[in-house]
Amino acid sequence: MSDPTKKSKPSSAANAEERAFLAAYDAAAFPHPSVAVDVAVMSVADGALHTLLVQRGDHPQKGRLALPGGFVGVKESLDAAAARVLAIKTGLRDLFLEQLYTFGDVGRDPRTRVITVAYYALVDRARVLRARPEQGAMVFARIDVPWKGEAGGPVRALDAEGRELPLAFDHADILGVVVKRLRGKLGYVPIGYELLPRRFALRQLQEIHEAVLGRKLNKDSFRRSVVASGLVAPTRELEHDVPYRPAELYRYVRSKSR
Amino acid sequence: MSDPTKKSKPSSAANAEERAFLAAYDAAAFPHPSVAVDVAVMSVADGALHTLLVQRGDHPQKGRLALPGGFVGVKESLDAAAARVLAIKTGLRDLFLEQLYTFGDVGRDPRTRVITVAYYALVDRARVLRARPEQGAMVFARIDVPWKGEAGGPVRALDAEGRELPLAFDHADILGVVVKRLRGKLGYVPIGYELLPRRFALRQLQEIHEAVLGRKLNKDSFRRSVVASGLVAPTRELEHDVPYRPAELYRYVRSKSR
DNA sequence: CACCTTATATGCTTATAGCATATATGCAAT
DNA sequence: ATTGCATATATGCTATAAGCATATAAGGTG
Repeated sequence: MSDPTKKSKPSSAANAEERAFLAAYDAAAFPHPSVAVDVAVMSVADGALHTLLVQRGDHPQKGRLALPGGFVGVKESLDAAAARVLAIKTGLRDLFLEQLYTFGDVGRDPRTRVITVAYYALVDRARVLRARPEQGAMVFARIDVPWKGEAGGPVRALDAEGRELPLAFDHADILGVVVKRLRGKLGYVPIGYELLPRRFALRQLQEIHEAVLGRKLNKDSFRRSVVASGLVAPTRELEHDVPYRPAELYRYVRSKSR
Repeated sequence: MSDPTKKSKPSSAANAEERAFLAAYDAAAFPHPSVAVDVAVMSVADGALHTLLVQRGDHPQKGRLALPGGFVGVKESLDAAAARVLAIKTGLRDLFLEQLYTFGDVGRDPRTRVITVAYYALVDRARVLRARPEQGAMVFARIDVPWKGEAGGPVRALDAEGRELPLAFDHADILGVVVKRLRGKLGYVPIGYELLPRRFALRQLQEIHEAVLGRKLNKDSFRRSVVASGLVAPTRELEHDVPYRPAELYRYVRSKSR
């Protein structure tokens, strides 16, 4: 019914160097599918979802931007591979990290058959800005969701000036599935907290929800339902450095004590 | 946060023949992970979820019951592999078939590293009973969900007499994730229709929902919300062969015309 | 034809979301 | 210090949907 991979296409626009690489590549040495993991590190800034991209240092698609990824070791679980790739390519550890979907179309990698298990991670903005990769360089990209209601199709990645960033492989499709998953989860699981620091104002939480869902929410209803859920607790601390009445800060409680 | 694979364990109870097979198995010939697909064919009968199991004809775990599965061809997409396995092992085609989750723990297959992409399919009872496999034999198993609220842990498979059926590998975990997914989806996607024939009474649809969710629903609220959703339409046909007032039959409409 | 069982319709009650309004409060300009 | 601003927080009204009970309809069975 839902086939998030159906729009993936083999990259056809390869330059001369890339074509030479592929011509010399010995695909026959890989008679079985290879397995990789890719991780979409999601955060929210300026009212929009952002992700973290790395520049590919090797062929294929050298120079293009891609989700941090890598091959799965033969004695390494998928979850462990995702955590390792995340740490190496972004320097981030101990994030909320969850499996998303597995992309396995035949032509998605021009070298040979590569099946990738996609993961997504959630981080708060301050932490992602302090992150430093152990290898390579990172780029922050704003996710631009085409307005087709519920999303699910490919999305665009934009740099700070609004220019579109070229994504490798089917990574735009992967980001589309991430957005769809986040929107679905937000309705019944409080993932919003993973995108905020430990203490936050309810307004910040609402902004997170609005950025993920792509629409405005009713302020009072949002406050009431969140507080009534018992999943947040007031801390008696107040915001500071705001030019208006500071709001009380809340924290996330896992054992809803009600 | 949610790790549906964490309870999987390598099968430790192997008989002498199985041990001999594994001792002779040349794991070194497979230096990379292999990729398989497994399909959970779900249906509802007698107020409970059922699945379809096949007896393993080969080692490892020869003789145990398993979800229909097989390896992914190097030029075959994951979706195509799942549909092929489904057709060969059960004779069923053109079902609702959707990717579920990918299980990749290191020890889940005693031979070598096998990563499996799990799918689930939905069929109505009459059709699954007419199905005949092209290879091997099938067994229907009732899914017994331990009462831990939302499920997600491993489940038990029972035969018609209520005896527990031994499942191979981590297939009990896979079925646990299937149940969890179905319960989650039922709230906002009308998958119930995939488990019924084309024309059905609202009571039948409610029984499907109750079997999947594992709890009774309010009859009036269910009827009102389903009819108001615009996703079903009355057909002016009535049930027949029932010893009481026959209900009107409904059909599923994809384009909600309201 | 009486009676059984389930379908279908209607009204009451309760919970919640959306919305509007009123008041509180920290900060900054005057 | 006072006033105004922007936002926080509280309260009440309304529309909507769910839970629940009751009443009536209708086919099958003896």
